[in-house]
Amino acid sequence: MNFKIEKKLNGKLGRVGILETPHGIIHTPAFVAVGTKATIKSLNPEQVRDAGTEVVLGNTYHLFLQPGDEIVRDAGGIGKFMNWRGPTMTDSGGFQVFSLGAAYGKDISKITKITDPSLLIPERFDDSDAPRLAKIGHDGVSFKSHLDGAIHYITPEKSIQIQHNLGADIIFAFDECTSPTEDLKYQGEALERTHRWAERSLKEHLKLNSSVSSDFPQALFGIVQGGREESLRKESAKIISEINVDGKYFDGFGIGGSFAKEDMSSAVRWVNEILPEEKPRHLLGIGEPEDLFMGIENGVDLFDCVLPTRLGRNGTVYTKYGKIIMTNKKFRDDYTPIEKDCECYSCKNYTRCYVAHLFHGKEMLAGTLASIHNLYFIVNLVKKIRQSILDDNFFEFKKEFLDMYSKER
RNA sequence: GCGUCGGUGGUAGAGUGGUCAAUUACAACAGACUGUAAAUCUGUCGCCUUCGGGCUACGUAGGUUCAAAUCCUACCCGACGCA
Repeated sequence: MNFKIEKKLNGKLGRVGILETPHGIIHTPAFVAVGTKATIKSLNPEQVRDAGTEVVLGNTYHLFLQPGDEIVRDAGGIGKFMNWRGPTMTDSGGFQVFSLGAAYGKDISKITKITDPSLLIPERFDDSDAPRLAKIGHDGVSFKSHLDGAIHYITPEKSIQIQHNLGADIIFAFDECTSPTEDLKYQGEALERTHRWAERSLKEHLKLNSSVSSDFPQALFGIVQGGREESLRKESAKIISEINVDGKYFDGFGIGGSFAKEDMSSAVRWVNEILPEEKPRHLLGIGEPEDLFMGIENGVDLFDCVLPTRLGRNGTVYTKYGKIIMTNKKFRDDYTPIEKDCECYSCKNYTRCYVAHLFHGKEMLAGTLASIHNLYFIVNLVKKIRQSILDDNFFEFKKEFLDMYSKER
């Protein structure tokens, strides 16, 4: 993997770059399509590519359970397995520590609303007997499979071994994504654990890389945590960027964990001011339009997010005036495309009333057409932002877009 | 013509004296979703409401009862059986 910064955003941390991987280049900043189980839900690779996507992200935990990492390895790696000819990444399973752990069965998101009083009170007291599918142990996490209930103990070493079998171009260290409801004490403990796991991930990664002779070894990103706490975020950025095994460091960085919408920008800035400038940074699991501007301005090179496809499947689509819900009554006789002037396949060929009809009829194509549009919308928004930096009009473009984006609803 | 069974909210279909404005499902309407436990989930769903409650409702019209979607009578409609 090779990363080159082409241009910087004046007075800010933002930059435009080129990330070279064994399976092709990524123009950064870039949006990574999420394909957890080696498929971008409801889309085939041609549709993903035609939406402008350059890179896709699979998931360690899910592919380990099904079909098994060795199957993927023997199929030729995740890219070949899923017929995606471009760059690939895999997440380490660290997010499932949260989604199947603290968040399991609860209405908790990694993005918390700071004004939500129920979340300001740490819920840790009476939490021990709450059902969880992920339990954190000393040197790893015990997962109870959501598929068959079998217990799997995932250590940093195990996660890296799985990811080497999956064979993505860029992989992530095994971390603990903490819940925004955790108190400061717990966040500190979890952070220390994530740092220990980071070093062990790197060590295992280097060991596995040294045993194969490749001109293009897999790249490993370390993950910064620290929740919403400034001191923890800064400490984490420093430690993760300094971790090395025999002088070998992480190839790039993920910024993970939970945020409050209101102070996500400062959290990202704290971290990116410390991380080494010459290495790529990936803001994990973030991807609303406002967040993309925020992240890019503050030095993020890569984003991934389930929203374009999940919202699409669930009937919500992006437009330049904001999100709209396709099943709303007013679209039943709307003969215009999802978005006027949109160049995506869905908008060039179908009307809102047709897409609304598909959703009402629970037709599979509904989710596909909406996902195509949403993925195109987000991927191309990032491309436009990239271009605006190259054209020296990032701030004008940002204002213009965001002013218009809040008009609907 | 006689007999039997049945007519419940947009639909299907529970309920067979009070705990029924009426289980449930679907439809409808609105909303949520940020490293995917998710083609998922939540709310509303007779009318009015100062959210305490009030009013009108289970084919139609009467009746019995403190109380009826539930019991009785007549009528209307439907299905089936016998003529």
